[in-house]
Amino acid sequence: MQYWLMKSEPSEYSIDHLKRDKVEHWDGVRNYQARNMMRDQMKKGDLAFLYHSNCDEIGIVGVMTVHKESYPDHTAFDPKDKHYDPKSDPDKPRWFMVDVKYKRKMKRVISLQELRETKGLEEMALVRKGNRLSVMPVSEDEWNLILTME
DNA sequence: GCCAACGTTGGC
DNA sequence: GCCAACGTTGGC
Repeated sequence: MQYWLMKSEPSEYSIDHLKRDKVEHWDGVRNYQARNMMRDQMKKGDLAFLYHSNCDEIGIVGVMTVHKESYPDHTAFDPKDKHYDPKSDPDKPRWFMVDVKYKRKMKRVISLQELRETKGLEEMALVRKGNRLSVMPVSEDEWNLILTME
């Protein structure tokens, strides 16, 4: 069982969208490191925080589960899609996605600032300088610590 | 294989 | 809107 953190811009897809949809495919990841983690390491039943980036209330907003393990991201094949990638061939897909399922909203937003200031989270990729990964692992200790901050 | 130019992410 | 910090691309 592993733990993750996945970013989304709430104007694109927020925790409330996921609450409404229950299950959604996590398309649009176009970064190799993030792809590798989704494709190779994410297992059904893993837990993930949803993080809102690029918005007024930046931080962790909810918990979701990995509902379906990785499969090709079909949005890469669609020329009309925002995340179209002509180099991804349906016979040899370059990009992958998982399905995530809504679990719950946090009782409150755990802000990036708090995460930065909390002892024990210094090693998290999220708070390290220059980090731009949209999918990243969270250790069990970090996961449990963050849950106590609610 | 190097590296400059360019594009993107994401906090502020 | 700005810009630092990356990642990617492509000429050489």
